[in-house]
Amino acid sequence: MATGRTHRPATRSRGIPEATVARLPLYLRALTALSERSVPTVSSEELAAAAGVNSAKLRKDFSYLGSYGTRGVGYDVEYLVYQISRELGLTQDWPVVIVGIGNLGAALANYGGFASRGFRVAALIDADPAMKGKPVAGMPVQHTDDLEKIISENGVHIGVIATPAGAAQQVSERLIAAGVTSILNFAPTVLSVPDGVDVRKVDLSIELQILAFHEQRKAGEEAAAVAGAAGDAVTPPSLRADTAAAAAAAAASRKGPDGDVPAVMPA
Amino acid sequence: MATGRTHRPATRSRGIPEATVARLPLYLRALTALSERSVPTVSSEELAAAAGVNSAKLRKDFSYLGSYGTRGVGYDVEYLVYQISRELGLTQDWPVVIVGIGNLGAALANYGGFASRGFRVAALIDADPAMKGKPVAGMPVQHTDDLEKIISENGVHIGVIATPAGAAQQVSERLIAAGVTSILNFAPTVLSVPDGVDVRKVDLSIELQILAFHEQRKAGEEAAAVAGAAGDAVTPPSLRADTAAAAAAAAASRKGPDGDVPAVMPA
DNA sequence: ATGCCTTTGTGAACGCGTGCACAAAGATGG
DNA sequence: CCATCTTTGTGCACGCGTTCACAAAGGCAT
Repeated sequence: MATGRTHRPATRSRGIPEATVARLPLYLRALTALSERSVPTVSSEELAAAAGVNSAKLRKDFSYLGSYGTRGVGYDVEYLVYQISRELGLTQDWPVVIVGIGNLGAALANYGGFASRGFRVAALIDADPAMKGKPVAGMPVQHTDDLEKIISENGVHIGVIATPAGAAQQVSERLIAAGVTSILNFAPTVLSVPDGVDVRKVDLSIELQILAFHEQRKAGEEAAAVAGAAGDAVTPPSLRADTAAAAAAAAASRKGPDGDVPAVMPA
Repeated sequence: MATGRTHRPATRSRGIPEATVARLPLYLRALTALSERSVPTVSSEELAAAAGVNSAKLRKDFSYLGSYGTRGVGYDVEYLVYQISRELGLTQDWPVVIVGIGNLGAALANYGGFASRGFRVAALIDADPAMKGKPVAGMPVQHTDDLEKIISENGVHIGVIATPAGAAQQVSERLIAAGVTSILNFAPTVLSVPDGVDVRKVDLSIELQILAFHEQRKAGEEAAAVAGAAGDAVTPPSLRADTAAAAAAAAASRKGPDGDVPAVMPA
């Protein structure tokens, strides 16, 4: 059917919902594993289980890409691997630069998952002169001064920021000015970027805080359950009347000198 | 597990949508910054800008917590910091363990953002005997054999997995059996866990793949625009009839020996 | 007090994503 | 060639999250 897309979803966003795009790498991973085990075909049910999603959702996701399955049989693993790779743009080589070679930056540089997916670390960049030339992951760290040159010479469009929060915005501006249009940001800051630039954020601290919320909720429920049905069992988290003084004190005690600074700072 | 509802992705308890919970840390960060600058009050508009969200969304989010604002004035920064911290469960100390002290695990151990939020790294655990006792981030690495003891003695409920993909599932099972009920997973695998256990996933490779998708889309649009209105300007990336041979070849070339291995492996 | 101005809190509409349930499509066996 | 069985692809309904728009609430000047 090739072009078969009759209906245009108003938003020229080119079909494929964002939620689906976010799951494609998941499917790809599961499919790659099957491929390595030389499994020829897989049903939506099996693949969905491997990817940890609902099978109906998986089928709907694939339906946005086209009709690649065979009814009564399932999906051809190799073919699907190719189609998803293609859709994600992984059939081409993406040079990326990592800016901020601290603990995290170094870990990213050594991360095997990049190279195996068509991403090539083109350069490691750090602002610390002492880092210049130092080999990390078998590649010499280069100085921020050469950032623009490195970007343009390597045709880099994707940048990874692993600097402290304070430097992130400025780094992003230089990256963008030099031609980068997609940024993966590990610094705990909100980057403000012009239209047309995509930013994805990975924030380790935020993930933990979300877990803490649920953990607290669990603890609260358990306590309530253990305490038995004493009156209003729910005891809603809705705050009791805390004195302003207590609030201020708590806030003050939390106001550490470290602020939000780091993330595994580079230098 | 108290009232362990079978399948309930999120807000099982009263109020506070999951999406809102995910944004609270963002607000907290912005508020902390304001607090350090001794700003007494802030309007929803200002705070929203600092957090990178829509002001209406922010107000609605806060409305789930209660009415902490003053109409015509705004929100009291210190008070709000306290209330959000409280809601997220950050007023108490959360001991966490990090399992898998490779590049990434070490980076996490050194990450300052944890300690500043009430998270305390209680122990670093690795399966490599050679790592045992080796100091990382001023703390000796302990061996996996003692995992259960470490968890129970420290009352740990939150675990961070930074092992290779192959080890993640087993590690998670041991963590859970020992009492952990929340896991932050950096390994590129789908963990299957019992009800009542929360898992959050951070996958570096997936984030890059999503960026690549959008990057490719941009490139395609640009090319189409540059090429002028040649016939069907859209030339949808919707697949042309690729030969199965081509697909198979591409798939095969991708089938590297590294597979999904992972992440910044530990040993 | 009174009226004006600012900003919150929220009712309501809308759009997206999810999951159900089933018809269509193809394989398989007789 | 027909019947049956399996699995895809999708129409539909529902619920969550986002956004708009505005009334209510409080501060402040007069």
